[in-house]
Amino acid sequence: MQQSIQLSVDAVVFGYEAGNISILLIKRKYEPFKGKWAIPGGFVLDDESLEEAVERELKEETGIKINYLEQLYTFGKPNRDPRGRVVSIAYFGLIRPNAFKIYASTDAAQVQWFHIDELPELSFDHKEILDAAIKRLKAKITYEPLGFELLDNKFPFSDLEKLYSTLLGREVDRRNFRKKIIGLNVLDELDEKVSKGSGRPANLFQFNKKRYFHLKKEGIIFEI
Amino acid sequence: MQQSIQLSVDAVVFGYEAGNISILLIKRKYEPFKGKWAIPGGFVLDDESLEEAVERELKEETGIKINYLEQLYTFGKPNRDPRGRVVSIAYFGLIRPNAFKIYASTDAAQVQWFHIDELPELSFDHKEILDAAIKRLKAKITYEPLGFELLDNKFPFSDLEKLYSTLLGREVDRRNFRKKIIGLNVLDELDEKVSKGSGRPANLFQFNKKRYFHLKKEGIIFEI
DNA sequence: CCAAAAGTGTTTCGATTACACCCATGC
DNA sequence: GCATGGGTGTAATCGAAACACTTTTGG
Repeated sequence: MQQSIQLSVDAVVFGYEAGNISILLIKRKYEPFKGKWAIPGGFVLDDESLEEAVERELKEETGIKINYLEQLYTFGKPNRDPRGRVVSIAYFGLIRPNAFKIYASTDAAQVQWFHIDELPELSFDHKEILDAAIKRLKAKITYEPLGFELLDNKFPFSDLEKLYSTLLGREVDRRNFRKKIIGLNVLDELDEKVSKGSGRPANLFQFNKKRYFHLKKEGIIFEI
Repeated sequence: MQQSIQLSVDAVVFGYEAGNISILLIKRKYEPFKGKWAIPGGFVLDDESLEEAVERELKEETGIKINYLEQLYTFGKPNRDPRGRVVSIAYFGLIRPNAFKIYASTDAAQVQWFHIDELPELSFDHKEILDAAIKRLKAKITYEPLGFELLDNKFPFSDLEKLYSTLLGREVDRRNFRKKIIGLNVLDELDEKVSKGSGRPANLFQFNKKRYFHLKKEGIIFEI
């Protein structure tokens, strides 16, 4: 049994900021698809775990270190890579774009956030991977609390609300949403206010980590 | 970039019959773990897709051809296989145990259905894979219609009900369950009855394939 | 006629939805 | 004082849950 299959990992990284969902892409420095945009990723080394591989590649290619990464799906069609048989394990991650400075390095000629509705043409079968990731992300918010990974440590309630309405692609009722979230008991209200220039200043909240991760594990069903 | 990682696929196959959930295991013919039980699976060939690989291995090792297979998760810890670095893509499948005759062949010394509560010790990290599969199966029935793959073509309503109560591990209200399922419009009622020896004979139903797969794709939320 | 499983409706309860006005601040 | 975003409660509606008796057959 001698195989010549190579193994890679790829990461779809979602960022959220001020009502915009974006995705982190790199411009490829080498063939194949030189000069084209792609999801960050690369080959797995013999002695590292898959998670270590994604984290390393992300760091190398884009400069970010991500806190939330989840395995998405494994793509393995025989001809998905022109270099030969490459099977790729795709991950998806969430991050606050402003939490890290992105910079191109090995393998990447350039790194850039793209708005989810303005994506360039992608290399390999990365469009397919990305579509799967978007689908998963949208499904996730209906059965898990989400936000900790995407919002600042302290945030006004309206940020969370806008995050959800953006991800859901529709308006949410402000009062009902607040009731629901407060009822989940994942937020701690702080004795701090913030003003956005005009209007009444908002109370700041932060996620109660313990309760948050507990709920994630339980897989709370949670309709907005 | 020269890797020496090998790629395999494994399949957790669930069977259901008369109120019992069982899992298909093989007894390994060769080292490592010779003589121990394991999930069927094996190495991916260079020119076949991952799905083709699982189907082939299942056929070779157990004799079954499965209609419903879904990718579960990819396991890739560096030391999960004593032979070296092997990354395995796990699938899970559903089947009616009586639909196929199982028989051992290549790589397998024996093939057997095990009741889900009476599993033997397993090789490699297969216990972990199995646990993930069980978790997924139990989650699935709450957001997808399920049953087509596990029940006979024609079945009395009580079979579906028993399937659900078994998978959920609790009683379901007969009237409410029936209302719910009928409301989904996935069943066609036949003009045929079947008697189970005693009691009133039951009407037979069958799944309306078109509607069933439509609902699956939509990902209906469906609380029992 | 008795045992055994199938079939069937209504009421109760809780959760989701819809909806509008006052509050605190900056300019 | 006015423009801007923040904060709050109640009534109506819908879906889920609870619940028990009648029907059909075999023995």
